[in-house]
Parts: sequence; structure tokens; C-alpha cells
Amino acid sequence: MAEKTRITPQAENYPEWYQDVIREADLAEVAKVVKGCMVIKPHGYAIWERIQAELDRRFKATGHKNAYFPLLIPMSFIMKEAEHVEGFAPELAVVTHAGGKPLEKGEEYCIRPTSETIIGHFFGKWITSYRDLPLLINQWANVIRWELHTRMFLRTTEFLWQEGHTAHSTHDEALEEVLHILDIYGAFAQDWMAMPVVRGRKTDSEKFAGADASFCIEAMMRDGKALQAGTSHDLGQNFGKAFDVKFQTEAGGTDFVWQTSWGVSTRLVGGLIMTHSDDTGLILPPRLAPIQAVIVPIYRKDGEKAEVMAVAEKLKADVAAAGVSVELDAREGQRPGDKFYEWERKGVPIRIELGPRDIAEGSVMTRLRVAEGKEKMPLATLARDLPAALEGFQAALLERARRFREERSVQVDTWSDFLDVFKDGASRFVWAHWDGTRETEAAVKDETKVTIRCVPLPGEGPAPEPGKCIKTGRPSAQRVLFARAY
RNA sequence: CGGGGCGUGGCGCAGCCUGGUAGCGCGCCAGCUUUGGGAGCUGGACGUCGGAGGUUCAAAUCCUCUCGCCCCGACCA
Repeated sequence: MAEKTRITPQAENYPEWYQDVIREADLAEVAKVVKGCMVIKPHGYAIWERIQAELDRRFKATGHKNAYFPLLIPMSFIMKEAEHVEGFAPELAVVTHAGGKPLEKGEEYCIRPTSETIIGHFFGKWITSYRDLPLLINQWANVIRWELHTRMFLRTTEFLWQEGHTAHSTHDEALEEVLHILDIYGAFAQDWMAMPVVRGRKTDSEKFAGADASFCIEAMMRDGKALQAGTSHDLGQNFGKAFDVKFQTEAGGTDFVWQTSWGVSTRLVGGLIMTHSDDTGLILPPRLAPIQAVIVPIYRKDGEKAEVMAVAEKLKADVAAAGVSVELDAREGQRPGDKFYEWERKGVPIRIELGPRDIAEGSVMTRLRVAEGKEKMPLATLARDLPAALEGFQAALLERARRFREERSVQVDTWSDFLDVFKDGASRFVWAHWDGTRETEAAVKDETKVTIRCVPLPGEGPAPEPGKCIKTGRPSAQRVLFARAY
């Protein structure tokens, strides 16, 4: 029988493949009626909810508290921090009319593109003493940035995220917070998303508008491009000064607070898709899969149906009791083959087939989402063994992703080799020397569209060794990460 | 904003050149037969052909304007 090709193969057209996977897994659709926006459908939103739940747990475990600030920000606030204005002004959506009347100049609001300014304002009201510090706040919210090019999950006009905002009495403490959060992001990406990341510092030209330094985690997608999956910023005293957030120090003087901000967004869902999925559809790591296991009952006659469904219901209850999120696909009118393909497209990690033959043998046929064949497992102990099987699958996905990345990571020492790696729009992770100047970085970008993703933190990437800049030949202390990026 | 493309049942498309009263596939609904890797047959529902104006006896088709979307470039989590 002819295989239905609902999903464009990755090798044929990667962007098409990405869109197809999202459609076939029923994660989201382009809103169309609202420019650049998307509708996150239940299966996609459920993944985001699982991401939220785990990150929220980790933030709270490290002393952060959730709060909520207004969606609308006075335009005057945005104007207060020079670099911030310059960075965000072009992509603001501004409210110019309200209550049936135009707003006066100076009364306009923008819809938040990020909340440093309005949170800075309130920090100024809340903080008076070193005893009020550190102040550790997180907000789950939506933001709007008027992007020219949008792609579902990766870059949409409106997106969901969390933004952490903290204030500290010393720069050392603020920097510690910035790096601590980066570790949380890195650990989450690796342990929950099964997505290996490189932790690093952004170059000056890539850093957040208004930050002294930006740190990031960078992941490799299956086309070799890099995805910035999370950022953590050392804001210095920039916003403290702009919003007059002063405090009395223990010694009796006054100082401006040292702030940080950090965030991850629904972009993570895009990263998840592009880290694991294949030409059959979505692949989800069990820890983030809304449905971890699906039971597909198989029967011919009504008599068989009653027996199979009874056993299936019992199995479902046992599996659920073992802590596994399980669904029994009892839909009529669809043959098992249909259901198999559907759940594969949706990325369910393990499928359990249960029919009269299995019941007679006291077993079930199982199949992991990434596997050659099926495995027979005893019915009696399945519920007990399933959690371990899922953990094994989680680990296997991480290992697979890690191997994929390593195979596409190279150290490059000459400009011609560099051009060769990135020719025809290809991308890999290239570790190469850079002279540290903005000019050289810009020259590389202009010529190749390749950017420096980050300067790796200690322990990331190749061990630091001096060398010569790939473009200018000038001295360099360590290799940095180059790649095409989303 | 520059270059290219496209708007026709829910989705994907044909029809347009050469005007004649809208068709195909998938999906959907009903019934029967099926059900261990994408089922078959029969019957059925669903369209102001993106919008406005014009030419004409007659416009999905020709002309003008307009709106929207997609792809490629400059901004970005």
C-alpha cells in the first residue's frame, strides 16, 4: 500500500518539514487573522505547561517568587534606558487610542516587549534598604515584538515566556544569580528536554539591549543551525540608575541596585521539535510528553472487543497508578494502523498494542517512538516496568542528540575551511579563534551570515588554548562558537 | 520596504491563456463490510471563486484598484 506523505522529508526542505511536523502533531497553527501570531493548540500547549511546571518548580526552589506586572507600559518608561530604547523601539506595538479618543503625546503605552522598565519602576518603590535585597521575582507572561519574519514557536509576534527580574546589593551577587539561572536553564534543557546545550557569554553586538553582559544556552537543531534557547542578563546598574532604584547600604551609604533579568519562551517548544523529531513526525522526550504512553486495543468481533477493552481498561489504570501519563485509544471507526501512525506523528514515546493474541499469551507488544521493531513485554509487569523504560528512552534521546551535535561540531583554523563548512547555507557548530573585535565579528557576519553564538564558559567546548583569529590572524585566547542561527 | 509567488467547499489543487453559469483529491456525515502498520463500497453535505469597481447579453476567467498571505533579503527570544 502506498505510504501517505504528509510530512516533507527534512533532507528535502527543512522549513517545510518543521511546519508539517507541527501541523501533523496538532501542536499549533498560524493565526492568519492576526499577523505573525499563532494559535497554540491543546497538544502544543500541554507541552508548554509541562515546561512551565518544571521551570516554575526550579525557580521557586531557589527562592524566586512569581508576580505579575501590567501588559501596558508607559512609552516614557521605555525611553529611559538609552540602549534599551534603541534595541526595542523598532519592534513595539503602541497603544495610541483608548476610550474612544486619541491619547495625548506622552500618554501612550506600548504593549510590553519585555518588562525591565516597568519592573524597574516598581523595584524603585519597593527597595529602600539592603535588607530588602536580594529581591527575586519571576513573571509568566505574554509579550509582543513586531517581528518582520515569524515562524511558529521560533519567532511569533506574540509569545509566551517567563521573565525573571532580580535586584542585588553587589555586582558579585548579581552575577552569581545570572550564572545560577543559566545553570538551571542548562540543566533543564539537558535533563528534561534531552537537548544538549552550550553555555556561554554573548558578544557585545549580540547582547541584550541594556545589559552589561548576556549569557545564553545554545542548542543545535537538526539542520545544524543554532537556537538560542535561553538567556540570562547581567544588567549592571543600568536600569537601577534609569529608574532610580537606590538603597541604603549596610555601611550607611546609598547605592543603585544591581539587576538581572532572564527568560525562556515558547521558543523552547520549537527547539524541542527541531532537536528530536524525524520524517515521521514529532518525537517527545518522556518527561515533557503530555501523553507518555498510548494503548491501542485490537479486536475483530464484538466478543473480542468486550474482552480486549476490559483488559485494556485495567492496564490503563495500572499504568496510570505507576505514574505514567497514559491514554487508551478507544475510538471506533479507525483501524489500528491509522492509530499507530497518528500517535507517532504526535510524538507519544511508547505505544502499547493489546489484542486477543496478547491476552492469550499474557503479554503486549510495545514500541518506542524511535525503534526498529516492536518488543513483547509481559502484561502482568508492564505497569511496573514502564517508568524505567521511559527513563531509558529519555536518556537515549539525549545521547542521540549529543551524538548528532558532536558529529556536526568541528574545530576550524583557516578562513577557507570556515567558508567551506558554511557554504550553500549549511551550518555546523564551528569552534574557531576570534580576535575579540566587533569589526571582525561584523565582517564575518556580512560575508557569511554566520554569527558568534557565544564565548563558551569554562568547561564548555574545547579546552581554551591561544591561537590566531580565523579572519584577521590576530591573537586570540580561546575558541568561540560560530554557527548560523535561528 | 525591495525582488518573486499565491488567494476557488475544512485542507491541497485544477479551471483562467481562448468569458457560457464551478470541478478533482483528501477530509467530513450516514449505512454496510472491515480492523495485528495509513480499509473498501454505496449514498450525502459543504462555494456569494479574497474584496471593490469596470467591460460584456454573460466574468472564477478580461481590465483597474485594493486587501491579505507565503518565499527570498535588512531586525530579532
